[in-house]
Amino acid sequence: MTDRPYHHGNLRRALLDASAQLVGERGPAALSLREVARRAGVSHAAPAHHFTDRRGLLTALAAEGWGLLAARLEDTRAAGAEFAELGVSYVLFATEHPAHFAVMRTPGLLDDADPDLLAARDRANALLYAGAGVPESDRGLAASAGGRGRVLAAWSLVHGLAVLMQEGLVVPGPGEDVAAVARAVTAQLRDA
Amino acid sequence: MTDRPYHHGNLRRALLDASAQLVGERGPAALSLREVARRAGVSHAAPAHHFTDRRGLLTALAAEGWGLLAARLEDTRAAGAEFAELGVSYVLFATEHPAHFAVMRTPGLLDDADPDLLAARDRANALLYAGAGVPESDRGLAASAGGRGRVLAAWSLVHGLAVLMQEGLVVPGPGEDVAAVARAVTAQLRDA
DNA sequence: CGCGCATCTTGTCAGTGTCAACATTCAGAC
DNA sequence: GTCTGAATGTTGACACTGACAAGATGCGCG
Repeated sequence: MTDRPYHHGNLRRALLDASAQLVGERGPAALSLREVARRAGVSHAAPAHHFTDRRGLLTALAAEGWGLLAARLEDTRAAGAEFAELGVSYVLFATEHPAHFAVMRTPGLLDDADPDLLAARDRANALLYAGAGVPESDRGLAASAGGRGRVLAAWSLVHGLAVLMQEGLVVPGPGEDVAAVARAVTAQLRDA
Repeated sequence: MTDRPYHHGNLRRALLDASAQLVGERGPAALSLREVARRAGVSHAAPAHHFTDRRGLLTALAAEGWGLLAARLEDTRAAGAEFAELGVSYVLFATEHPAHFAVMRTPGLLDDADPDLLAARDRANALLYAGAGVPESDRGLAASAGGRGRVLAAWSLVHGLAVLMQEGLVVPGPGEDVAAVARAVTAQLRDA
């Protein structure tokens, strides 16, 4: 019997932090509820009361990631930066929060219908579209028409670069940093 | 006792096929050696003799995917298509072989030092660079210099689009097919 | 023929996710 | 102040998984 109180106080936060750390070490697929519980110093079934599932825990982590990304994009937009800098922020977010970013793009492990996840994702997406100056009415599905082609290309570009960097298929050269690579790549877009 | 012969004859292939199917249904993370063995009609430990590990099986599947992609790129190049069509082929490959493509980009589950995987990956990458007309001497790491910025942008673009489509974040609009979306997006690149 | 080796099976072990039943603490109604 | 229900955390159990060891089977080559 330890002298630890029966109630943790902020277990949900502690579990999310431990999860992010564990994902950073071994990847989203290797996240284990029991290991997370162990690191938070609680019993193996405690996480279920906050996240029901392994899937629920990963979904909460992904939602948190989308929220962090949205906040980042809001900051650069508030700083008066132009559209291309949003892409740079996107790539920077991915390299600064690799665990969250990794979980955000493992749809097979997530509950795609979770309201919190959807809300956070929509918030970040809306910022990207708004930053590109695409009116709400023009955000339909047809990629070839209107402003969506441009936004889709830009999003694909920065998403692809972020993914390639996280997967280690692309690394900054000597004397280069992530932002420089991101700027060099976004400069290749037609409108820039 | 069934009348099935003790030796399967082509178990390795059968295991790869069953794996691709299973990955297509439940994603790479949920691939189970025992389930694969069950579908191939062999005992639960049989896969270990061909792939040693779960990691080994996924690595073999990824290598096969890179080989398929390289073959696809070679075909479109042999057809005399220009560079942008390589990107379209990249996206088409991803949508036509979703299971292989999914495994190819889950580095946490793969053995990144596997010679077969590296060879297949290099072969596909070489085709992309050659298609862009970048000389071998100019394929260094510095993204901002020389031809690599263009290739990196193009690769990021099509990779990002393929990923976004596979993850369901982007779908072709009504009356659109994947190739049309891919062409609309690649057209946004500066050189096209 | 027989012998070595690749192939496949069976049995076992620790670790995991999930569920059910129970213990402890909190917060509000009276 | 006390009672009571809900939230939070624990313990125990079950089926499933990956991995390993030991043995069975059959192929190929001397």
